[in-house]
Amino acid sequence: MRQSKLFTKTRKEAPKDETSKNAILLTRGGFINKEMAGVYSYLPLGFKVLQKIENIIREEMNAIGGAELLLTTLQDAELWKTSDRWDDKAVDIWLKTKLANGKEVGLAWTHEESMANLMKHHIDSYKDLPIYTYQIQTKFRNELRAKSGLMRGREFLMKDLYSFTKNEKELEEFYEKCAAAYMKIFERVGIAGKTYRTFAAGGSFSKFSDEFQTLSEAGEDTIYVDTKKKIAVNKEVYTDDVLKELGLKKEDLREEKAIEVGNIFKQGTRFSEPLGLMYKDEKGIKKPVIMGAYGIGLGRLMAAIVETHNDEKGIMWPESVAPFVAHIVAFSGGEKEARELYEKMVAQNLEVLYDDRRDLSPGEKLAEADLIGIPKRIIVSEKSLKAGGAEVKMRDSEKTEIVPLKDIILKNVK
RNA sequence: CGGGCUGUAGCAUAAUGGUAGUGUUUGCGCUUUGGGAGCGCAUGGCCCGGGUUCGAUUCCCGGCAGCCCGACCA
Repeated sequence: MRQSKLFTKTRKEAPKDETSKNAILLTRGGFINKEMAGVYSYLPLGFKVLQKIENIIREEMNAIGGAELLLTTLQDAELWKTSDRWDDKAVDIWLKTKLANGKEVGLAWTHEESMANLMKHHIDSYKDLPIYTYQIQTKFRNELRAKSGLMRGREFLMKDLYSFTKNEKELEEFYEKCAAAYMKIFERVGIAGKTYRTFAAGGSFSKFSDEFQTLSEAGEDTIYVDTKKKIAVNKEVYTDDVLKELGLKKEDLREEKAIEVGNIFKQGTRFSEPLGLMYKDEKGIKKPVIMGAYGIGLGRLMAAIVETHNDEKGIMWPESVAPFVAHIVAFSGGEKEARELYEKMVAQNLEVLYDDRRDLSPGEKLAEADLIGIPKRIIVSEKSLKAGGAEVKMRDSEKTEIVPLKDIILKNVK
């Protein structure tokens, strides 16, 4: 993409209504726009990052047998009354409204009920199970207090997968498979080193749920980390009894702030029973389906990546989620060669941002490039050409290297 | 939902009971091209409603919005 066609503008100053690093940097770089508290639009750069994250999640969910679908945002109040999750006392984050005929509807904040209800049409026998369905869809939560930029919003994209299994053993197997897939996702987006599987409060069905917590001062959660065992315990369940049960020792644990980037839950029959989601076993006996739920907030994950990948100049995207893999910056005397390089790289299907803008000082282009944070910067200028090619620098390094133009293409084609 | 703070131009800010200054952005001209360049000109603003006052952007009340702390957060 030519930067002259990128309509978004960068800002030198942090917006006064943001204090979180993720919101400040993403706003300054032109990735997002705040519409109101806790509600953000994604601009072209931010949308590209979001799509990268989305595709990584999709690949890993497909790899463990997930079937992608898309449920509706509008939810029928009657359905949620059957599981006792419509009443304001039970759930205080519903955004509710009414149809023209007076029928009560809500904007979905999760999808257990509608997913389980849907499955009643498709699950009859043990032969139909297991099933793993997932979607990447917008959720609405009327948070009393939205905060921390993309970390706690009122409208956000979520990947939610639901497992439908015959028994606890089958659930357990998938649960662990999904936990492994989650770590793979966090590995691929560049935060695995700081992300811990964390014991957290469970529901009626299991004592614990598992959260995936990324260490960051910006995090809302407090966890206790055993860095050797690569495991953590959420403060909400941090008791002597629990530590004993998990075989952890207080002296091995360090208190840390962390961002909850994922959460997996065993739900058992909490929803299948009230909704009547049953299957017949080998003997023809009706049994409730065993369920599990597995969520990742995409915006929050993006925020976690930014919170853990930045410096005083801006964002430092991991290549896997960067809006572009390379940023060609043309200075005077290098315009023609920069354009040719850009065209060749695009012909090789490389995602490149090309700063073709004239009338901008080199300093301004460089400052913007650092703020946007594309991993590889390629400067083509009179000076670099004289030195033998383009000046290549990685965003997270101070080292620069002069590389002949033809080698740049070879090096980048995988 | 309880408590606190804050609303001034596209953005960031200053001052002020007598209608507002700076930086940046934007437009034009000249100049300039390796770290948000320089000079000049121009454009552009007091959240909304009520009260006090001769006069309110300023003080008071209410609303709305935003941020922070807490509570909440399958």
